[in-house]
Amino acid sequence: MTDHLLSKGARGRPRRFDPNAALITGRALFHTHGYEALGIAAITEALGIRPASFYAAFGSKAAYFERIAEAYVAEVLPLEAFFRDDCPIVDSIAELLGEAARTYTTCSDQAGCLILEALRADRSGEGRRIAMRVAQIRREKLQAFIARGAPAVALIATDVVTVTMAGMSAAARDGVSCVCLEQVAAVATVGLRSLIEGSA
Amino acid sequence: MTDHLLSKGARGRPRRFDPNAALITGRALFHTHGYEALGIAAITEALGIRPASFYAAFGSKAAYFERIAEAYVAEVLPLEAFFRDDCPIVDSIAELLGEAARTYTTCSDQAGCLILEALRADRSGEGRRIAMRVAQIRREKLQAFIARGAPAVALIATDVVTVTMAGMSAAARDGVSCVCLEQVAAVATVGLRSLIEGSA
DNA sequence: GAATTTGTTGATTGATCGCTACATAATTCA
DNA sequence: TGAATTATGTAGCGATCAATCAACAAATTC
Repeated sequence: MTDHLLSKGARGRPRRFDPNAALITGRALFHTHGYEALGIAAITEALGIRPASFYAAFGSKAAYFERIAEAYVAEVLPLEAFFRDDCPIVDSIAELLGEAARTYTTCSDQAGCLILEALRADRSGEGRRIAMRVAQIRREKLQAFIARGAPAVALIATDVVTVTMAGMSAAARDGVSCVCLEQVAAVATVGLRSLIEGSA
Repeated sequence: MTDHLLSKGARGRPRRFDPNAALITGRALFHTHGYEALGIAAITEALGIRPASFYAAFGSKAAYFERIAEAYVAEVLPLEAFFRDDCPIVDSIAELLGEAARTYTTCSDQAGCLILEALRADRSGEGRRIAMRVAQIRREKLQAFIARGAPAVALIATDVVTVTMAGMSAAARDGVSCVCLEQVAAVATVGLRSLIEGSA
């Protein structure tokens, strides 16, 4: 919020574009094309600016993506919204998986999870490093939530949720419909309920 | 088998390398680095040949990968080996998922499924087109097998298996251990058993 | 008004991408 | 032995990649 268009009191020549809007645009672009496939040329053309302006504002393609990825994970499927203490852990997971099915299929040209797909798309570059870190933080948070309700099986349950969401993200990318993914989520929930209730 | 090293009766200058061995090497390279990230320079260096020799033998990077991908899908986790008529469908699936957990983690620098990871790594190029076709054929075969034992829920069960395997491949890439994936497979099987036996 | 600060423009940089033209080497067939 | 065939080595194609440089423009501060 510190840098916005036409901020008063800022020295030097003002920007001709809004960096925050550029992050929104970039998120859609990365989601559609992936980290590697999306080039600086495509970004700057979409933003209506020249590469030098992009680098002056964001530093690098990796830093640009990092800011987008962190905003994304804070907004999309926030774990805090699903795991509430007055709700059985398995019901929270069921809602999370169901909502993931819907979220991953809302826009056909931006299917799946931005982070999970970036994680797969880039095998050793900077894009994977960033997605890996963001995904790892989220995974630990998920495990902590599950451990509050089912400590004995928290690790394996976390793995099941992680695997299921990664698989659903991939399936969404491949064109699987929302209803199909919701059914998949329901079946996975049956297994998880058996696992969690069997450990109680 | 028509072209092998030092084949008799072949006209022209003989090859200085074995194309079949080059397919084995290429499979490992693609599996480790992914379709996009693996360049012709790295391939030819690993094979000890020059680019011109590579293109004379295989035509293109895409054609090279296509031959490797088709050999891979015929050899790794062949569906015919799991789905036998004297065995309940859900047990076949359980064995398939369990074996996938082990296969995907046998070699840490070649984790996951070659096809599924290539499918994710390349969003619009030739690599994805090839992986998509191979994966689609396999998916239809899987659905046909499942339909023989559980026709009412064949589609959704196929989606569950597909999603689970894609998720396990991704998790294996991210370093999840074999035992963890085996547990995930077991939990998924519980849900599938409920789905399939509930439809009988 | 001059100095300072910052953003923009336009042209490039060096590296790497998949791929190929060309001449030469090595083999078989007539 | 010579023609035909096929593979090889060298060298480089045009395109694209992320990133940058120098010069200019527009704002604030002194």
